[in-house]
Amino acid sequence: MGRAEKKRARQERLVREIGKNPFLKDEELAKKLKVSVATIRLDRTELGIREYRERIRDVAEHSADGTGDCGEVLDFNLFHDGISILNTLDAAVFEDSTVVKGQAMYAYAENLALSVINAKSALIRVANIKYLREVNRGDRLVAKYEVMRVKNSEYVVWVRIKKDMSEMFRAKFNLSVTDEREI
Amino acid sequence: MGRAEKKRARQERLVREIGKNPFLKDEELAKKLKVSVATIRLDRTELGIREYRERIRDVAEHSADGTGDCGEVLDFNLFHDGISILNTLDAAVFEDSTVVKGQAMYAYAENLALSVINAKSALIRVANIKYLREVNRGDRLVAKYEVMRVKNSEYVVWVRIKKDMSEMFRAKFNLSVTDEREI
DNA sequence: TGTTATTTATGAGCAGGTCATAAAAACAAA
DNA sequence: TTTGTTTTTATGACCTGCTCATAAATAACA
Repeated sequence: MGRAEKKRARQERLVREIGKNPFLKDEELAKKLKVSVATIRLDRTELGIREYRERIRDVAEHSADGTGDCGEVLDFNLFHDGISILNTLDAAVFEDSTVVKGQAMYAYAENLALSVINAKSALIRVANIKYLREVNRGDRLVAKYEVMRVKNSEYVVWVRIKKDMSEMFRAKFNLSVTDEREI
Repeated sequence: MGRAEKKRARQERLVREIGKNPFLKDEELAKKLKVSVATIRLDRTELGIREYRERIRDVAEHSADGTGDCGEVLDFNLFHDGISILNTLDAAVFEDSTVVKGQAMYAYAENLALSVINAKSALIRVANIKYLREVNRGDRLVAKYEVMRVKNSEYVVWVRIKKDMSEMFRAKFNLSVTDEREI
């Protein structure tokens, strides 16, 4: 292996390792990849990977924040529909695998459904979920969400998530708004 | 207010504030409660509340671990049913409120459903969710889960969650096992 | 008034970094 | 073999958000 390929291979591995376990410190990564801590830091900055503490905070905010992750919003029409790109890099996965848990997909869908009706807080009455295909950590997903019906403060919102044009996940929520966000 | 009551009141408030938002640093807490940072630190150690970074890590680990929270398991019969007590103290809530998010309830239910069929990893095909009543952070919930049907590796599992005898949440999962855990 | 609980301040030390800089090593091409 | 370039490693100053120990200031109460 030439110098450049070695570097590339290592950086790829770095991404995988941190993707698998964001709770690895530079020192631990250095041991794993058998290079110096300085190299790990260099690689991280080249790859735009944040430091240990910030990664941890991201994961925590993700799970605890009030607003909820709606991904990168490409299109959005309040009370109508929207399109988002979801990055599954820090979604919860099953032990020793890269398979994203249903609960992570559900959380995405719920966040999107709430966002499209501008609900800071809403009671979900019913949720019907269909998992069509296995999602893996790192998959780049496109979510389309749409308000299908409104009656009083009762909404029906659909969320459909695709990867490479093929549908992975579908959800239908019946929501009743209790508290609208000022626009 | 005497000296001791003032202290007690402040410490109670401290617990509430951190409970509501674990992402508060001592400096921010000091401003909120209008005391010095030193006092906050003293209060924290007296109350056994861990420091900012450790709190964040706790939240992150909680959300990122592969196993999933199944609460305190009171009764459990593999492939049949079980009963758990769920502590909602660190469930995700809506902004500025104590209302537990649907996604937190869903995650509990999914974890329970997976545990009862001994599935380290499983594909959920369908989930039907009914939210009957609002759950608040701190509510002590009792969850009963039961395998209703099995055919090949296809399971139907029900999860019902109650608080004080009244039903709060109901879920039905259709799961297909892909990887059984050794017993 | 002094005594005592409570609060605040100060300084050293730690983990896990950033950033800038420099030296060393590895390799490719002349 | 020597030179040039990339890649890796090392070093030191600085940062945040703490802990821990110690001391000083403030306030409550008898």
